[in-house]
Amino acid sequence: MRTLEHEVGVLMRRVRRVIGVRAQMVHPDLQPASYLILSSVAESGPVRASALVELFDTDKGAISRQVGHLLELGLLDKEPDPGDARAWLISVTPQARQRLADVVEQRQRLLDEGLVEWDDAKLAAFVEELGRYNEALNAANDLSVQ
Amino acid sequence: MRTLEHEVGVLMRRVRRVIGVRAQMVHPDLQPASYLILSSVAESGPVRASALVELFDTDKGAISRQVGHLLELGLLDKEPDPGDARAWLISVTPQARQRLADVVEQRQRLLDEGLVEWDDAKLAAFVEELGRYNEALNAANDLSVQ
DNA sequence: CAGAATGGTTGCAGAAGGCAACCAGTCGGG
DNA sequence: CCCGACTGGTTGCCTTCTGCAACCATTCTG
Repeated sequence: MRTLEHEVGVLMRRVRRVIGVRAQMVHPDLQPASYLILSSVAESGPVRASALVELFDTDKGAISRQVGHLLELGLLDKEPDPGDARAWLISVTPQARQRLADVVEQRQRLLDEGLVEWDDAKLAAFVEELGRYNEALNAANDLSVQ
Repeated sequence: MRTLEHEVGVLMRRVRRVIGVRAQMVHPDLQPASYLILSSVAESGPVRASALVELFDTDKGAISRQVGHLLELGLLDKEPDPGDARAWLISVTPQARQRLADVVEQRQRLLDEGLVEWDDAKLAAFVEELGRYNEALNAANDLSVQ
C-alpha cells in the first residue's frame, strides 16, 4: 500500500520532466500542461472546453488559459459551436497534428532501435491499467466528496 | 501511442486532487507535493535530501523547501549525518507515521467494503508496472539529455 | 594544501491551479 | 412572452510549486 504513493510521486515528477522535453519538440514555447491538453484534443477531435474541464477534473479558468495559450501558438483552432452560441469547438491545427506525429515517430525510432525497453504490447497494457486507475480514482473521489 | 499522453495527462491532474484530499487527512496544512515526499521518506527510512533529489529527478531547492515545510509541521525530523558533516538524515516522526497509517487504514476500509474496485493484487500489479515505467522514463530521459 | 566537487539553503522569476466575480447565451415555468 | 435559474467561458487575484543561479560549508583529489 505504501509503495503506491511512492511510485505515483516519482511518476508525477519524472513525467513532468519528460513531458516538458516532448512539449518542446512540438513547439519551443509549449509548456508541459498545455502539451497534455493538446494531446487530448488531438485524440478526441473537436471538443468543447467544458468537456476538457470534466475530463481533467480541473478548474474552468485553468482550461480556458491553457486553450488560450495553445491558440496563440497556432496549435489549436476555435470555431463557434453550431449547436450553442455560448460554446466553442476546439480542434487541432494541421501544423500541430504534424508536429505531434513527428514526436511519436521519433519515439518509435527509439523503440525500434531497442534503446527503450517498452514495446507496443507492454505500453498498451500499461495504458489500459492507467485508464482503469483513472476510473478508480474517479469513483473514489466521488465517494470522498460525496 | 496517442493514448499514453492522454491517460497520463488525466492521471496527473486527477491524482493531484486525490493526493490533496489524502494529504489533508494527515495534516490540515499539508500540501500535495509535500505529502508525496513524506510518503517516500516513510518508506525509505532515513535518507539524505540529495537522495530525494535523485529519486524524484527534480531540483535541489524544491526538495529543500518541501523538507523545510515538513519539518515545520513536525512530520519530519532532521539529524546530522554522522558520515558527512554537510549532509542531514531525514526521517519521519512517530506522529507522522501514525497519521500515514491511519490514512492507509481508512483506504483499506473502502476496499474491504467493496466501494473501490481495486483489491490488493490488482494494486500490487499496477504499482509494479508504475515502477517499471519509472525506470523506463529514467532510461529514456538519460538518452534525450545525452 | 589548493582547487574541484558535493550537500544544502535562499532569492528570484515563471508556470500552473483554485476561487470568485462576471458576461453572454440557453432553458423552463408562469 | 419573459423572467429567473443555469451553463459555457473569460478574467483577476492569490497561493503553490518548480527551475535556475548564486552562495556557503564541507569533503575529496591530485
